[in-house]
Amino acid sequence: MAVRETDHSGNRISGEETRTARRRAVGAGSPLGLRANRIEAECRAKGLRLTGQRRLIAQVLSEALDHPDAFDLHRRVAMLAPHVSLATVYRTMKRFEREGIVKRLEFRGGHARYETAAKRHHDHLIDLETGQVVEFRNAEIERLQEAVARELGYRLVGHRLELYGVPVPAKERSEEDL
Amino acid sequence: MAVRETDHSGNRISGEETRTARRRAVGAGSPLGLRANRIEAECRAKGLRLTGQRRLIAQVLSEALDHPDAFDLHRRVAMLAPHVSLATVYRTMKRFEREGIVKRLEFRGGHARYETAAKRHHDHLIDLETGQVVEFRNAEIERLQEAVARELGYRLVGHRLELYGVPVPAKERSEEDL
DNA sequence: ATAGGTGCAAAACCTTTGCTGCAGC
DNA sequence: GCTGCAGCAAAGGTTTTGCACCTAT
Repeated sequence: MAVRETDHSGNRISGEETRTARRRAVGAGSPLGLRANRIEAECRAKGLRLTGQRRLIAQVLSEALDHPDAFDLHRRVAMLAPHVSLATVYRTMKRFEREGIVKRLEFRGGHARYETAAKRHHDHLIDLETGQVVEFRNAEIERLQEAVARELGYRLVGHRLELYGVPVPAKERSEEDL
Repeated sequence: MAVRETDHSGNRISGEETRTARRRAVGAGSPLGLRANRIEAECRAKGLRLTGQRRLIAQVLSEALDHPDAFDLHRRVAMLAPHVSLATVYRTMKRFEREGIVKRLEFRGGHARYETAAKRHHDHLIDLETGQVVEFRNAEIERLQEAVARELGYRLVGHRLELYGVPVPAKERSEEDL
């Protein structure tokens, strides 16, 4: 899954391919045989019917290294089973989201993208040059969000935090005169 | 403008009407005579033509206590000048956004909403029960965002932070056993 | 058997755009 | 008068939905 947990500070969780253009391919290591995955287990646990389409969509999303949108998912699924419709992808994502199996993301640009909900909570930094999305965690920010909501008289039930940045070339990183 | 800067901690900036349903009306204190406003001044400063439509849209947005979407703006403007088209509202918002005169917001639910850019930077807390949007500032969160981006090798050029909360009844606020 | 899922195509929804005429500067 | 802006309607892209058929349980 290429989940790099490398940063010494514990902020960086993962990187991924770009998403700017619609040019990704299905992960090469995905034979037609359906492997069990966490999403299938969750379907069973929540009483969702385990249809062939759902199995495929679950597998494709489980194996995704990026944050695909419905169109991406459909394209990848269609490589395994061409008859699956885009409507089914949308319906499945909606259902999965309602069951807490996937998370719907809405970065700038309008259309929704999805990720499995099983991972630990994290937020996203979007590389504006490549479209790459980097996941990160920051406990202090989380704490402050709770505090802000409480001060305003609310109980925090959700949040959305996205950072948009441009990469700093390595040579500039030491000079702090930016 | 009902910008309440009340909270002792400095977090709360303003409150507004609900937006869940499309049932707002134009601010009652807006006679047909066009008052000068900051947006008009900015138009002049940036060489934008000051058409009647832009004047109206600028006025309506200046006087808005909430964060209206294009449809809202159009409805409010149409009460003053029924011939103004929705396309003009969209084009004007796009142009104003490009000039840094307005900010485009995209909360959950898809469609864009707008606010004047002249205010100091702030983020938003959305009341999930009423749809009310509360603006707040938190310098510490801002600092941490910068730090996270830097650690990941990026220069932060923008961010989006939205908190979603449900109001805590006053009587419960003292009990911290939530 | 039956409730629920799927495919297809059409609609809904928000937003943009082509074109023609008009108005601000 | 030129250029940019407006109105209208049509197209754009994403997501949802009506309906008939199918299938997992």
